[in-house]
Amino acid sequence: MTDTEIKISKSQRAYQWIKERIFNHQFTPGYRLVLGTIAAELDMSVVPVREAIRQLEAEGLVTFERNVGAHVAMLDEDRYSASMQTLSLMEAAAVALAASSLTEEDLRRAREANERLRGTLEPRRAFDPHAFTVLNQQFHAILYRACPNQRLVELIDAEWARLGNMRDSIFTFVPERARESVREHDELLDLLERGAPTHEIEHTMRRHRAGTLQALLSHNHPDQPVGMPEL
Amino acid sequence: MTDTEIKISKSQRAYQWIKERIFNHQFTPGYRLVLGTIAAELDMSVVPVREAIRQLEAEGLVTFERNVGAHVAMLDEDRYSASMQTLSLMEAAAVALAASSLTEEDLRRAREANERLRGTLEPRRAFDPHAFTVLNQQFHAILYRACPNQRLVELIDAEWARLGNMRDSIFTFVPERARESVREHDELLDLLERGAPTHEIEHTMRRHRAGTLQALLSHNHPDQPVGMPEL
DNA sequence: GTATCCGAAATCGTATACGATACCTCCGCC
DNA sequence: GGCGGAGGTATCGTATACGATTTCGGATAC
Repeated sequence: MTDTEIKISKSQRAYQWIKERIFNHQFTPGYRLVLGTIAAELDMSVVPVREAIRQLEAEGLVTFERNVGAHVAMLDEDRYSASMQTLSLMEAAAVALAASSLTEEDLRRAREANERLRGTLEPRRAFDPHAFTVLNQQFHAILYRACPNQRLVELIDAEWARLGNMRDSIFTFVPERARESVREHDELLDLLERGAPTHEIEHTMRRHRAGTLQALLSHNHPDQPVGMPEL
Repeated sequence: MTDTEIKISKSQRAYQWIKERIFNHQFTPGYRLVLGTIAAELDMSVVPVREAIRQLEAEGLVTFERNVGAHVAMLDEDRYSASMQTLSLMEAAAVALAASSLTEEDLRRAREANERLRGTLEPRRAFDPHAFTVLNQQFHAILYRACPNQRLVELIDAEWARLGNMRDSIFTFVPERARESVREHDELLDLLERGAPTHEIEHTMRRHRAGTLQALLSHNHPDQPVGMPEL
């Protein structure tokens, strides 16, 4: 028989189900999660759903207020840029640590991902910020996931998940910045290919992300000075 | 009436209660958390206790296995050093970012904390690794908590909590390293006081933590090369 | 027309109950 | 004496039930 399948608890199922909807943007930031409704939908009682929501709360994906209920988390501008800055710092370190373990294959896939990114910039089609964001995330993931420090990778993944869902990604890239971003990716790949020293790689990564952050902020608030520590 | 007190949910109470015991080392890594027992102890049913444990699981402080139960989390050597390295990288960045916002008062308190650390090294008393670890954490906390990026501070706090409890802190400091550590703290404080450039601060922090990590590892496994990216 | 209060409905919070699963002990077999 | 299987016990997983709290709509006063 096919009992290789591991039995999964209802609370786990609820957890995954909700998380999936959040990532899908079916449940957008601020959306109210009603325990009873979700329980009915999944054909279970509220108890496992509550557990699932507690987990999601601990991960920062939802907020939960006593006697009020759960909502998909939202980040205000400040928290957003703090999160972004944190992500950038971690990622820069991760890529630097990954540098020596990157294989030919990793680099090839990264180049390829960057070419797909460049593809979205074709002047003949309208710039699609969402597609760009997804591909951009893929490009970055190829590099930082090669980092031998798995804990660091976990934290980066978690943080990126938060960011991806807390805000409409539409604000993340203005077309001009996107173009520059792709060029910077090339530059980074060149460094990695020729085995540049780790500090140079980390420095380049930070500059790259600082640029993105800057563009994002100045697009919304043309003032506000948020930076990255100069390496 | 004194109804300024906010009513706290039972699951929150359970959460805090368990967490407290873990931090106290009353519940040491590997300790089994039996839902019914905890519920009885806290005079509540198992439902809120389960929720609390799910939250703690999401934070990485306990592990929870279907139909088996919950245990206080343990980290093996590899995960431990990965976590430590991650913490170090984040903290170095945080202190660098904090540099410009540190007040006189912060620095004074940091000096004071370091003097208390030095006190534990008095040759006439036996070295107490646990006391040293606690004071050391306080010293570091003063500096990184001043970082304006609150998200980064949160992550560092969480990571430090994990580390503090996943292993017996007795292995964290051998006396020789402790002595060197205190000296490096002084050096760091000097840099901060004279407003050294952020990259120098970050560099110094990384070296400091890399040294600690190195000492720890070579104390257990005299081989294994784990480093920090050179800045 | 707006503000305020009251009551009903929706929803949350947790206790209790009970089936399901894993673990442990003891017995019989080899 | 050691090993495997049966039954009992401890514990987990979740449904159901019900009191507590919030929210919302409507009625009343100004």
